[in-house]
Amino acid sequence: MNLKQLLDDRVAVAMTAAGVADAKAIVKQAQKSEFGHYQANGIMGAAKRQKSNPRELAGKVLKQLGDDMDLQLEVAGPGFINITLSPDFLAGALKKLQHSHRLGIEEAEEKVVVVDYSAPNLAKEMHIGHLRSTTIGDTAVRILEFLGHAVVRANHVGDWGAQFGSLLAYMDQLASQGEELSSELKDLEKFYQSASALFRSDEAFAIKARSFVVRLQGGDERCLALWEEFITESKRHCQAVYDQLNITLTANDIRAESAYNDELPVLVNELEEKQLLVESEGAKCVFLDGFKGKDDKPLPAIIQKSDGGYPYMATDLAAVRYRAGTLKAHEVLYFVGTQQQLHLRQVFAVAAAAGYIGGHQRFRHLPFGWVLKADNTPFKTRDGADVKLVDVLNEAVDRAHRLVNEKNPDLSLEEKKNIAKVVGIGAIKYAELSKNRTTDYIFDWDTMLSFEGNTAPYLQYAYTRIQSIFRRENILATEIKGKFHLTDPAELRLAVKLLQFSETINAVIEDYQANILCNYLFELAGIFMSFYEACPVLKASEPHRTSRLLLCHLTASTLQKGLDLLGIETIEQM
RNA sequence: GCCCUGGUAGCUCAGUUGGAUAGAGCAUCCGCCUCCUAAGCGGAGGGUCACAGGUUCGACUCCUGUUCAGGGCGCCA
Repeated sequence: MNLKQLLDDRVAVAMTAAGVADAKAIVKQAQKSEFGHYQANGIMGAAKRQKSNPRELAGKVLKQLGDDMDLQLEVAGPGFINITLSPDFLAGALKKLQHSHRLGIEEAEEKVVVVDYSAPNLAKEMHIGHLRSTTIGDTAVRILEFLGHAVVRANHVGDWGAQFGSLLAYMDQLASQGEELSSELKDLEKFYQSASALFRSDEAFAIKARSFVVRLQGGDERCLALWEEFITESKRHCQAVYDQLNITLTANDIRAESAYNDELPVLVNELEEKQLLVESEGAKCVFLDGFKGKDDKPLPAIIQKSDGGYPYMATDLAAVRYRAGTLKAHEVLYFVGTQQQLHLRQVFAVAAAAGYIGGHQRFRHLPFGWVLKADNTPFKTRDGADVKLVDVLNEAVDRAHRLVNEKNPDLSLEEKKNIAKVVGIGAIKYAELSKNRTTDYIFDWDTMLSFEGNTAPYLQYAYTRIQSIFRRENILATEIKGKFHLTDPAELRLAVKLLQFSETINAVIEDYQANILCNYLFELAGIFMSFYEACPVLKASEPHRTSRLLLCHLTASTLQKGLDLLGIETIEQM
């Protein structure tokens, strides 16, 4: 059930019947409640095209729509049609929703969708900047799976390249000094910083570090063993963060850069055979039209460097080849920062030229900006003094714990701990997901860890209020029998909003903008809060009591499902 | 120099193929707990939608120019 689509279709049919060619109804949710529930904006444009009076045309369309018991229609302003749904219609539609088990969201035709997200660099610990890709990508995954698609999570972690030279050399040095590596690696961030400091200050160490890169790439056993140990530990760090953050990624979803190592020479051969490769300044490059660098010179995609090494262009191409060819993806989504835009455009273009991407296969970059420090500079581990993701998560849980102590001191420690976890983590994820910005934003503890207003705790709180109603009289929400009976304006507003979950999900997946879902849930919760104040539930007389219980139950289900799609949990009380 | 983003209330941000009087949250101010959880509800103030033109019945939205900010532009990822 998609109200917007339903109305759009009906108005479009009426417009055609009224003599409009190529009728577009352009039905949208009404901007103000006085305009009804929906408004059709397409009449004015149509009138303009056929050079007629818009209000007259709107009148004709209205006549075609006929006397509908369900819809109250009126021509307004310069030629809008305002649509108000009747209480009976809303009650009937809610009844269907209640029994759909999918809250009105239909299953889509299954497609294979690869979602490339999170992708931390294993040389360092995850920091606050990884939150965007990780949370937004995971939401996309959850929604796509809910819609019935076959989703392949692709965690393209960085586990190869020059930066591992100093890490391995440092490990080697510590080991030869008899240090216990496993304890040294507990704080990856410190380890990375110590290694890079040494690299900068100690020339002998730097030489050794560079030699370790060569040895690693040459398959030297000692190096590989150290590398394995480091990578294993780093993956453990990542997984701990994912688990705490309630992210669905697991070890099985990692397909690291190094996984493509063996395919890189093959890739070069294939591009050579297709006569795409050109040697330029010793490097093997692909030049394509439409890519210009400084001074209007053609911009190469460097596939193999002059020293024989492979830049990330090669690995990313190999990944495209794998995803399109082996995984047979219909759609591949890259949740990667905006600074990679040109790079990814090049990757996709070269892959298309090489025939790796079929005509029906769609590769999309969903970009976002930096997370900045208060001084407007990006978080960079090299500089030290940045915010580790684990620290942010722990701080969030701590703050939430203090708050729940204050608000609900009688709960058991166990309950308080769980609430603190769910609320704290939820707040962080929501703070990230509720933004649409492709531009940068400045990280601020208090904004990100706010528990008031448009935040996850607000939504979770609305949910607990509903559960509290059921708990008070031991009502089993799933067993409530009866009909929706809508009279109060607050009930009607809530009904309409509940029915708009499906069209919201449709809007979200167009560009995978989680903030649209956040916004919907915030409005739903807000409307529920008003309803809660205005309409007593347990003390109401029948048939209102049953109807309100049903509304509460449907609201709780929608909030819970919506939050679940955002990767945010609910609790029974807080 | 060229290309891509973006500039909306004091702050953080919405604004759905161009629609009606530009909306939230935070902060500020004023009300509301003998009543299902006040992490809440109701209300108030707060705007030259960066600037200037243009397109049209109508522009925060589309076009052009200016300006400011961020990112990118051959062997880091």
